[in-house]
Amino acid sequence: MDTPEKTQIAAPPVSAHEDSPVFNFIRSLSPIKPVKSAHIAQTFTSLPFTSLPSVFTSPHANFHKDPSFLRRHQSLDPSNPNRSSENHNIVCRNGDFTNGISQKREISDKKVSVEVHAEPCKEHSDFATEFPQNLRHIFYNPEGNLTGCSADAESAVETAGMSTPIIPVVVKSPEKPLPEGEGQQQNKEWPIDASDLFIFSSPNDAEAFRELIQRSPDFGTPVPNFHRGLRRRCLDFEIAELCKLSGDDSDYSHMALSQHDENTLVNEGQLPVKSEGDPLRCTLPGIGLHLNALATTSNDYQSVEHENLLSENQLMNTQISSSSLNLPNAHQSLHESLTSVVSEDIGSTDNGVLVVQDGSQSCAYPDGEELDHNSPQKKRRKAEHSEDGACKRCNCKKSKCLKLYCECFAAGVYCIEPCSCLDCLNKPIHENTVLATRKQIESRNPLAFAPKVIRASDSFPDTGDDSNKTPASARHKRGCNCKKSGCLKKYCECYQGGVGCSFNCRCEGCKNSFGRKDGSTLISVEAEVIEEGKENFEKSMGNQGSLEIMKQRDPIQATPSAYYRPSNQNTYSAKNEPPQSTSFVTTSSSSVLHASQNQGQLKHIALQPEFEKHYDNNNNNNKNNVGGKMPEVLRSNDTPNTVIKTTSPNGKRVSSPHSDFGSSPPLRSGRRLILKSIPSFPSLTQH
DNA sequence: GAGTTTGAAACT
DNA sequence: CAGTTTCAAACTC
Ligand SMILES: [Zn+2]
Ligand SMILES: [Zn+2]
Ligand SMILES: [Zn+2]
Ligand SMILES: [Zn+2]
Ligand SMILES: [Zn+2]
Ligand SMILES: [Zn+2]
Repeated sequence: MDTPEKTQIAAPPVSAHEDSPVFNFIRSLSPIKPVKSAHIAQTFTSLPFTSLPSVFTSPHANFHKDPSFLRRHQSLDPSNPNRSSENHNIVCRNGDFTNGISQKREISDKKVSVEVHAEPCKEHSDFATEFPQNLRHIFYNPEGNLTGCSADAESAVETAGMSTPIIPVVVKSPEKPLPEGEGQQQNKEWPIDASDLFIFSSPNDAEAFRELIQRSPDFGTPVPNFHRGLRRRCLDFEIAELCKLSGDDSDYSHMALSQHDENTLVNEGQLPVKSEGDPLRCTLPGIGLHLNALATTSNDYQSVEHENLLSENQLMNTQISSSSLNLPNAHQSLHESLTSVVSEDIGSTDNGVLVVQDGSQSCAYPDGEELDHNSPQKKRRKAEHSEDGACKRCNCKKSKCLKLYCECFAAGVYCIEPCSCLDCLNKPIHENTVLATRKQIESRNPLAFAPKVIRASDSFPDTGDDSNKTPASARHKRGCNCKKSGCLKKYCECYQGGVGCSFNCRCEGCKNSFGRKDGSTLISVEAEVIEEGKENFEKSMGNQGSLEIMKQRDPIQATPSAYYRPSNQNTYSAKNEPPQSTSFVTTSSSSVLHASQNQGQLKHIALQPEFEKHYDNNNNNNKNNVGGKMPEVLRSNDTPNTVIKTTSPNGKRVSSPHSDFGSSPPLRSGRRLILKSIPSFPSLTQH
């Protein structure tokens, strides 16, 4: 029990994946993806990245698989300026950043990649500019988070993750079935489970990919502004973690960064998300884990293939994590912190990764094991904020942090210093054990590591389908079973997650302030309820949210697409705001159609409807941020294709007969969350 | 900080 | 799949 063994892990996957329909599916998709990916990469990513130093190399590796890609990238490079500028412009629009535009151009010209970023990063504007699209996404994320648009962050993440991951995936799959599948090495790494990725991905991924693909190009969301503000101690941690993750994923590189650079960027983006925590303390810890692992792995395995796969996975994780992090309140501060952090990170670009790690170390991983990989460097401040130092996370005494009882493990992150666990095996050193255990658990319950809360996007008016209209259509993936808490305390996962109870819940005497399972929560009512709930949350939550957030990363494994979820508002950083949906929300949008059709089912996640509310509540600024962030992200992505996709044939149910999980224990047989896919965000946009 | 309550996760 | 046990967080004091 305690120690899961590799054997288990080994069993699953790879071969199966190849054979699996999913694979086929993916393959079929691949052609398409490549194209888009190519565009993305070339257009956005590749350009900037190309310029990237050696660091970026890894990313290239992914692309390398297809020589053509590389070529394109390179060729594009020259064009970069132009395109980049275009992209930038777009971005700017979204972001409204004037600065970004001008700078962007510079960047494009220079093609400076990470390095540039690093320096410029200091300044938000630079940052934004630097990362045109790819970066954008990344930055974006942060901003989104910051903004309070956790969603944005998520979306950003998604986009980033999607685009990158997708591409690589696609490419790989066709070319290479899954050599790594076995991934002995992969196994080592948490994220690594490339096999998992494929597996899960396939079904879900399809959707995700599609979305990503579509989005990626569209992405324009921008919101550089947000970045500026970001910065926080916590962020540092997050960033570090993120960086690691991202770094691992070479795939993301397409985004623009190569390993290191990417990492940095990614981190940045992610961080923001995490930043939520800034108040937070250590929400990040979670991030570190998987992410760290990934990073580590990546380092270890630079072999392109593995890396790619891994990276994808990792990326996913990272993204997820970041998204999961949600920042509730700290939008502004986060922004600032993030920004600064990011910039800093970037600055150290070379070290970027390292830096990141450092950050994580500070808070997250004292062990430094992970950190070790890269570096040494600056630790930055991480602590700064930790304010209390609170980064505490789990307190496990008997589970060795290898069971879902452990929040860290459940969140997909390694335990770090702040954890008070005993005999903890959830550390980078025991990566193999961790991964093996994780696989086992996943084998039992594919959704075990998926985000607990899925946001349906009712926000989309278009969709309309939502049966639930609940304001926040988000709901717990499995529903709660509360008997005594009335779903009014954190004991209730629905409540804790800031979502109302749904028909999936078996609660008794449900009084969930976010919405009762009846659906009674009418909109108006909801608002009130929510408010109340939030208040309570705030009081109760104070700080939590860290791990939960982390959990989001799960999606990565399970579903790439899902990952994106923005975390949303949920987490509240400190007590400031009520988290709507706390931690675990995942939002996915929807693009599941294809996937679903094919097989994919996925979970979907929706966007958060409540963003606006949150924003409002949280920040006055929201409007600006929100508009910019959310909308852009969502919009860009969603609007165009997403919506349609989302719609999916039936409506969206994701669950398919086989569905991914065949038997998903967690899901109730009957009800599964089908997550309807919702279109990606329709509208929040600022526009 | 210790002790209680709670409901998920794990186990049978 | 249900019932029971285990577990660690949430809560209370
Ligand atoms: Zn633990
Ligand atoms: Zn822990
Ligand atoms: Zn631990
Ligand atoms: Zn409940
Ligand atoms: Zn519930
Ligand atoms: Zn309930």
